[in-house]
Amino acid sequence: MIKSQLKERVDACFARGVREGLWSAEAAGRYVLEVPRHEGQGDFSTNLALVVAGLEKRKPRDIAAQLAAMFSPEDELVVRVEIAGPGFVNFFLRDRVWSSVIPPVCAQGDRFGLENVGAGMKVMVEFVSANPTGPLSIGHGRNAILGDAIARLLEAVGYDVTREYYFNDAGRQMRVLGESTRARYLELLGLESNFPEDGYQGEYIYDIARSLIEEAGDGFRDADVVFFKDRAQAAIFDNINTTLRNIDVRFDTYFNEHTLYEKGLVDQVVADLREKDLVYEKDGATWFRSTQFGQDQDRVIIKSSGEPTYRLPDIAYHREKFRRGFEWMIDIFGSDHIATVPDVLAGIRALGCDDAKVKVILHQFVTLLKDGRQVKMSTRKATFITVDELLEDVGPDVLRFFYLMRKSDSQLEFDLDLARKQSQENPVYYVQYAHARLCSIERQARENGVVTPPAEAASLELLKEPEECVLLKTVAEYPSMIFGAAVDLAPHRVIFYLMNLAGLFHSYYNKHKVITDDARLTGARLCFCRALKTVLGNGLRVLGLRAPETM
RNA sequence: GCGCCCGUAGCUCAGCCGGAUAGAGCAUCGGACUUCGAAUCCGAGGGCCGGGGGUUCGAAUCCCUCCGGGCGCGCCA
Repeated sequence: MIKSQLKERVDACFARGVREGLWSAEAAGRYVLEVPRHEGQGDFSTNLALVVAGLEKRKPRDIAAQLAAMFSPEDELVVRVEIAGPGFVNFFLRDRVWSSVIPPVCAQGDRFGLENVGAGMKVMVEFVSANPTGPLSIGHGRNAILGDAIARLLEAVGYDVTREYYFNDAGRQMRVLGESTRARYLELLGLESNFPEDGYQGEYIYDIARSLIEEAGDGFRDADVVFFKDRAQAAIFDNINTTLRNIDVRFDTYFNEHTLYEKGLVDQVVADLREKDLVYEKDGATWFRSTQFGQDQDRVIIKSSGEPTYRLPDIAYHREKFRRGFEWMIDIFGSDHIATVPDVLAGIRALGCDDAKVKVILHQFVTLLKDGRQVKMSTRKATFITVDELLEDVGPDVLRFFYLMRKSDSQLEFDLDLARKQSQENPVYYVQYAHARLCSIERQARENGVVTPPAEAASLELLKEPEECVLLKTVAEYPSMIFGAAVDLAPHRVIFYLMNLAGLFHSYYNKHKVITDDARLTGARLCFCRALKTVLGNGLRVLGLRAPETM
């Protein structure tokens, strides 16, 4: 807000310099205005002179001086301009400008920080997309929370978001599920059973089998594998959806791979590729000439058995997303799917779609640290930890916060020992406590009959403690932080912002009193606190975290 | 062997399009509750940003190379 005002001024000065022949227009859009890292370097700093000098082979400090001269000492925003280091131009702003963020924050409330850069653009976030073969593991949990947070952020900046869960309830995987369930069912009845070699060994299969026995005793002993598959799938999907609801993750649409076959979309892809001479037959299989699209080898899309490989429906599915009118498609995958991504993108491109509109987020794995040691997990042996277990252990906010603390392409170590702690060292409570504390101050004021004045009527110019200025600057950065986190699909930045804001507030709180005998100062600080509470609350909620009034 | 990701404080990690003196949390040590909530605060120590080259006014950030770790490299999904 304040930054953009100053940026406009700098841009205007740059344009003026171009008109007056001080420099060429070449540097337009290439310099930046940013908050310097160190104190004494001003509130904002621009590298304009360095960029211009680099392009024109001139002395940076000369250019910096020309720029600095364009700001008058009576400027209402800038109190002082300095040239520093190799040629940075540092701007020092008048103290009172910072508190000008308070009225808009208070006026906008929940809506503060919402932008409309998306302008209603249709974007799909496809995530989780786990086939119903078992409960969600902690790896799926990361996928779910990440996708959900990204969807929330994109909505916050004006995109029209559809959350979709893509799944496949046919195929080999599901057949094995049916066989596993059938075997457990017969086993529990004391009948002859042969558990498949690569069957699902999890305890949940027994649970499903037990419920079938409760329902009909041995009445299903002659039922076929498809029956068991259907029943297992229904039970598991039910479980998955319950888990997702418990962690506050919702979907707009579920897309069954089967639909692609019903509508003939898979055959269509093959036909279209064939027409472009991008497929050929070899060894009884049908191959896609993916080498023509930068791949190291051609790929089979239809096996010699006549069954398609996974990448064919994947390509058809993504093409269908284009047809459904999505202009931006975000896929959240675990890093084990890395090999499929180039295939699908190549296929999309081969069909004439712009694969730049598909953005794949590959998140790394999650490891669990318990009692200071890594917990070994194996999907095959079903010794994995489920989202349900983790949720029961630490609760929804801790779960979400920890999942979002790391950027997606870092491996995530989930420190259970830290997550379980209900105090001090747990960063979730640190942030939530700041919010609760602000609520508490409001309550305290109310109980003492102190009214918070409207922000426009408060003496905001009294907010000139250094801690107040830093906090106000941070508040002012909130909208651009949200915007950046959204378009870069990086929710972890919001977490870091919140920890920083909470920390600044806690320090301030311990040093200064809000409610004092000075009525004007109290009024100003109560408005200040309302703004802080608003931003903290909005930041928590945009990630799907709760902002408690008491703890 | 090839592809992608990671390597920053004892541990877990930030650091956006290259910027001026390297950041946070946890852990460790030492302090602060008759005061709006101590789930808090203040202070201290701790770093050849994996190694080596290169690009340039300037590199944790970009390029090359090597080392170490993760994930992939199927007519499995």
